[in-house]
Amino acid sequence: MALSYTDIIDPPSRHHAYSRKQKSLGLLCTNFLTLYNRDDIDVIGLDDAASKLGVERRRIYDIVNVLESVGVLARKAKNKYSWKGFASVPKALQDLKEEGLRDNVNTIDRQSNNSAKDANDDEDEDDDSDSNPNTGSQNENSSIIKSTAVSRSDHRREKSLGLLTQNFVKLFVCSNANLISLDESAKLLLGDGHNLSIMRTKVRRLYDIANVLSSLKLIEKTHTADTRKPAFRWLGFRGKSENGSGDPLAPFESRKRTFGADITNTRFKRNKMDSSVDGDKSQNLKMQQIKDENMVTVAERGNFGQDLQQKSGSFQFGPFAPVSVAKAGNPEDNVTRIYDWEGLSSTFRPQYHNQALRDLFSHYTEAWKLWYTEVAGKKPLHIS
DNA sequence: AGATCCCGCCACTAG
DNA sequence: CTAGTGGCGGGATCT
Repeated sequence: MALSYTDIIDPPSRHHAYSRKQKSLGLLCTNFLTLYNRDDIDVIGLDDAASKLGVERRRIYDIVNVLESVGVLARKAKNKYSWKGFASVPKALQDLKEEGLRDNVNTIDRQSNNSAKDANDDEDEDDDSDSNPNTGSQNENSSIIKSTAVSRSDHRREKSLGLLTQNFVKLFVCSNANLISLDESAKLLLGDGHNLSIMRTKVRRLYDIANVLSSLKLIEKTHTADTRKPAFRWLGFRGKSENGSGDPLAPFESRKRTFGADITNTRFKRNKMDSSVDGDKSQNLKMQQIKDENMVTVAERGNFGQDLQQKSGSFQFGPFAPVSVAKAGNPEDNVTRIYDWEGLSSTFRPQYHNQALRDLFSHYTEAWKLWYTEVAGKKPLHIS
């Protein structure tokens, strides 16, 4: 990838054309992080962010939603978010993982082979949370009755960027896949057969998400082994065995690619030819999808049991101890399309190492800060 | 010719 | 009702 583009901030004078990459969500996210990744930051006002970063508020929502999904931010109130920092990412991922696995169990067998795929829908579960202790007496249990329609007015939440982000992350964190192609994700994230239109929209969202996750360095955009289709590679940690690559933070240094460091995505708008506004056309042709919330059995599962047990026991990370427990994994490289979420339903197996993780993670945080301030760009350490 | 994905209209919702 | 949120998808840009 040569950087053919010299977007070395063209001189302010030379007429410049509009450049889409200067306004990408990823860059915006990086700037956002640079701006708020500080100790003395506790609350973040969306208006403030928008004006400081020079973008419309709409864009801030995009970023904030995915950042929240990964634990970097937490919504406080209207127009207000609190900064949690990278330190809470591990915890968030862990939670997602548990949630994902648990949920998965939910879909279990029921392999009622009905007709072949029927479709639909994003699996996912959704909000749970609030388990507040309120009385609740009334006989609990209850089973199924209320599950009726999912709806509950949150039809909207179902398609939110935030939820999609979490499900996307779960894809990696709950399986041993390291690389998932774009369309595979889209398919996994919603059913199999779908209108081209729905699929396209989903993919657009996936790109949005991918951009900010890339900015966080949790994933990286690449291509499948057979170099054909675009795909995402998970860079985040997880008990997952990383194939031998040494320690994760090796890649600091070199490759700096100067970016403008400009905190503002300048304001030119995409020229939009304008005129001919044209009227309208039936806009809502959206179909009401039926939503029968069936569980989607995730692809056949060609897995094999082997669950990656996380290091239980031994904790004692040394000064650095890479997360990878280094377990001789399977020699898989290529496209791993084996999602083996399943076997690991081992319900119990509490994991306490949070403390340790936190410690460990602080190292990353340090490195990250430093790294961010120096290198703003992304610099993939592609494995080729 | 795709693959990416910015932009902002406008439907929903919280207040 | 108004302001805050944020689906959605047209179509400009970038491979």
